Amino acid sequence: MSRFGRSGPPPIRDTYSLLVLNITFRTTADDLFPLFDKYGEVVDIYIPRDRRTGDSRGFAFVRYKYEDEAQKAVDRLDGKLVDGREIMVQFAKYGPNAERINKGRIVEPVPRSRGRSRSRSPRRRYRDDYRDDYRDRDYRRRSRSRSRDRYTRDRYRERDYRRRSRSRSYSPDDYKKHGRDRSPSRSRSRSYSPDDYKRRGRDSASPASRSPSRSPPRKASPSPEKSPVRRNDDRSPRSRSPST
DNA sequence: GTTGAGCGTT
Repeated sequence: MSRFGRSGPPPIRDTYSLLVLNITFRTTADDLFPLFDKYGEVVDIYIPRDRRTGDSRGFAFVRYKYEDEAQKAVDRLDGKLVDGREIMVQFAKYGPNAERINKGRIVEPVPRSRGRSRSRSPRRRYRDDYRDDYRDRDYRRRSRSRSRDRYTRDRYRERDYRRRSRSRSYSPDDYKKHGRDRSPSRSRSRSYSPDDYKRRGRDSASPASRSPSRSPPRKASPSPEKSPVRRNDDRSPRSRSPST
C-alpha cells in the first residue's frame, strides 16, 4: 500500500533521514509522501505514533535516498504549510545519517546564508547542543507535554485500572448457582455498566478520602459493590426467568 | 476529545 513503515525500517542504510516537525496530529505519511517525493526520492516515511492511543506524535521521519535531495527537501519543505500548520523539516539527529553528523561534518540543513526571512523564530540547531549527548533527550521527553500529560496519565490510568479490574468478574459460586441458567441475552456476560467504573474508580482513586492510617472498618464494612452476592441479589433469582 | 517541544518503529 501507500503506507510506509509497514515492515519496519527498510534495509537501506544509505538513506538520509529527515525530521519533520510541527505537523498536525492528523498528518500521515501518505500526506507527506507527495510533498517530499517531489523534491527527491523518498525511500521511507515513518511517523512515530503513540503505542497506546495510536495517534501521531506530531512529527515524522522522512528518508531520502540522496543527501542533496534531502537537503533540497529541507530547504523547500521547511516552513511549508501542511494541513494548516507550518512544518519544520531538518536532518534527523538519530539515524543512519546521524553518523555523518557525528563525524564532525554536519550537513547544513538550512544554510543561514539563505537568510530566509521567515515568521518562524530562530530555533537553535541540534548542532548547537548535540554535545549534551542524549541525556537532554530525557529532558525534552518530560517537558515535551505539559498540558497533555495530564490527559494521558489520567486516561492511561483508567484503562490500566479497568484492565486489572477485569479479574474481578463474578465469583465461581455465582457462576455455579446460575451457571448456564443465565440467559446470555440478558446476562450480558460480565459487562458492567459505565457507572460501575466511575464508582469504583472514584472510590479507588481517592486516597485522600480514605485514611491511609486506618483501614479496619474496611473489612468490617462489606463492600456491596465488590460482593458478587450483591449482584446475585440484584439479579433477583425470582426474576431469573424473565419473560423472554 | 485534547495538546505543539521535539528526534524513530507496531
